[in-house]
Amino acid sequence: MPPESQPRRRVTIPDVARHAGVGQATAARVLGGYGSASAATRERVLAAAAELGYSTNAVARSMISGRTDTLGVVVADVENAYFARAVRGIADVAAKAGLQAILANSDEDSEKEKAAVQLFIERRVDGLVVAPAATDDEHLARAVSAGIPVVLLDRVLAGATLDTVVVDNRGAVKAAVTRFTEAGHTRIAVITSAMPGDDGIRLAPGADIWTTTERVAGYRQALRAAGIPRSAELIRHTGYERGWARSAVLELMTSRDRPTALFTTDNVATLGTLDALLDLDARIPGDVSVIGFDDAEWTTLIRPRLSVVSQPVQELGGLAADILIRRINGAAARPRRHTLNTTYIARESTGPVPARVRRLRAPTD
Amino acid sequence: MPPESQPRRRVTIPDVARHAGVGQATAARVLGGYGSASAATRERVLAAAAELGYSTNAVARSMISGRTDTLGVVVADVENAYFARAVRGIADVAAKAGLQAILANSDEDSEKEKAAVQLFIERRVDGLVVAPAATDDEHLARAVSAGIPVVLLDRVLAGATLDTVVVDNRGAVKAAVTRFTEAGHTRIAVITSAMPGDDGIRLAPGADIWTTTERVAGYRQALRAAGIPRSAELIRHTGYERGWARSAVLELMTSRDRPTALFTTDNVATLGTLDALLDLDARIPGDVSVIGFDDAEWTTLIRPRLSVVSQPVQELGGLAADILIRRINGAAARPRRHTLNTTYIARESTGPVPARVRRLRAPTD
DNA sequence: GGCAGAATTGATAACGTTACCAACGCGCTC
DNA sequence: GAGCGCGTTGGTAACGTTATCAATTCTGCC
Repeated sequence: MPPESQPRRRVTIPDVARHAGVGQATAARVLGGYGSASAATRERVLAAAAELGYSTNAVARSMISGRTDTLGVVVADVENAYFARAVRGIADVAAKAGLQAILANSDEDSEKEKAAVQLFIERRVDGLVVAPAATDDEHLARAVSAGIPVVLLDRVLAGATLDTVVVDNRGAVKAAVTRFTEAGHTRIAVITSAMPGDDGIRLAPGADIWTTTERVAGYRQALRAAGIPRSAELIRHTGYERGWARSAVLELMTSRDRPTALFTTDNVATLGTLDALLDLDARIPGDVSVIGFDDAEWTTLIRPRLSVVSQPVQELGGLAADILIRRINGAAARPRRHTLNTTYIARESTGPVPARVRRLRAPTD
Repeated sequence: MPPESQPRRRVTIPDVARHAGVGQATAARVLGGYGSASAATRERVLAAAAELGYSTNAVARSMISGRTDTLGVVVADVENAYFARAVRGIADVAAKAGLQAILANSDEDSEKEKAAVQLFIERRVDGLVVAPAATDDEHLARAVSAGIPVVLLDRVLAGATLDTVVVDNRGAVKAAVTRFTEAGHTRIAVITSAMPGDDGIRLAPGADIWTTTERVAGYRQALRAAGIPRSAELIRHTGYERGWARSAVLELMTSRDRPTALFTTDNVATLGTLDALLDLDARIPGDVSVIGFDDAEWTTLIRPRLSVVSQPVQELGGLAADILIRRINGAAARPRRHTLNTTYIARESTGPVPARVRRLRAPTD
């Protein structure tokens, strides 16, 4: 066949109607699956449609129905396993309801997020799932007032009255870090990709992620509960690159009075931290205990296996989509926060405080 | 504010025009950014639009322009790191051109794939990136003849004249497996999530993935080149679950005359294989050498670090999107296959044939 | 055999934008 | 001073579907 046929006009309902010898409205009813039609005409129309190769134009349908059967999804980065799983959860539930998901990556940049949301509004998506990087909800409020329901995923947005699907980050981290303190650790550090410190340090511009803030708060509560002075807090926020976390941990672990336990608050921080510990030839948990947030496919592949706080990521996404779809279908209940449970998975990366805190050295080469 | 305002009609161009005291066509030109308008009227219209909170209706625009500024993307599973990275590559390039990506997961099920493609056609996406699970291209041909360009990703589809972005799977695997044979290995197995064996075994129904077939072919070529008889081929196709690969390897490695080298053809197979080797307490590369296809974020975290064939995944996605966008903009060149280079990354999971092939036992507990 | 009521049918008006074209006013040239 | 050209403007016809409503045909029942 020739590479390209002539750019012939697309087959439309009037074409089918004419070919089938019925009125447009009748053909439309048959093809659109609404209203009524006799078996005979239905057959005629369907035959004509098949013969002509008719295919619905969903754009025109959306034009008048006002629905696009589409969800907008804004996450930081699909490449991050956490978001990939969440997106999968969203897409699955959406697909089951006949909706498809349009994806946008914000890279934790609130400007990108706002631009994406604006585009989604213009596209007239039926609903929006957002893991907000922005700290205000102006753009989301705009969506809502345009009749597009919004569900927040992974992160609470202060001041916004929106359905939100999260886990109890603070409690989960508090519980995990308490395992450190109960094992006698007092020098406990937290490695996080981003958070708005009291000190105002912000390596990732505009990074003010609720999730991280909560996790750090949980860490602080655990220390306080254990009577560890605030001055002994060890918090490193590093930014969204594995290499940055590695550098931070390298520096942290070679310092005097280094920590004997590390808690990492996310995928990226965990990877970078383990990079550093491997570089330092640190024994886990002999030299240092480690707990990570969010289980990953490789955590049982490393030795020792990594203890983690596990969250039901796909379920989080699925629930978000579920709530959203309910709203789209008119559910009017007051927006509320849905908190799913995390699980602590004890593996072998945690242990007691080492008898002697061995000095670690950065690799010389 | 009240949870929901009245469902007021949306602000349209006529509204803005009336409010600004100009004709509809004029307002439309200003808001649509086409045609000409004097600075004064432009300002008036923009002011009116801002005051009324006007926002373009992209659906109506698509209706007449025929473009939706949207790409359809069909992959097996975004949760798989490979596809997640590819999707990211696609979305980035698309975003730069003002397009957004709609995502669909096929789960390697050609029916799901076809349904998704059909939906995309109805949605009038401007283009389609597909990692085909199906073995025919009827549904894709339909898209093309509907004026929607299609680019294949990761997999060649026999008989289809479509742009295709892949790596040289056969060559890459042949080279990698040759490292095994050159090191003296003769019992070399390949673990793969799916492939259409001559034997007709198919654990994953309908799985006829080009990529896998090619990789297995590369394996065979390497064996043949090394003079290893065909009878000594050890091929295990397991299906798309990590646990299945684990079981297969458990069985394989505890059999008499077990292999001393393993090549895994994909993410999932690699994970399951390592699970099994860990369960068996196998020393790598002391008992068995391993090479995986596709580098993952954790391959340097395990000990020994895993040697892999690495492919430029994000670049593959980006190139696919790039080609697609060119086609959308009218490029008429003959469709062709674009082959990107892989790299072999030598790490420590490969070694010589063990002097004595130690018998491995399945864990008793 | 006739009539009410239901089922079927078709013409036509939306939906909100862009495309097209004619009309207007202004400055400039010959 | 008349005419030409160009930038600006507004009316109106698309785009392809669904919604509305009246007209028509069929069905069952007395």
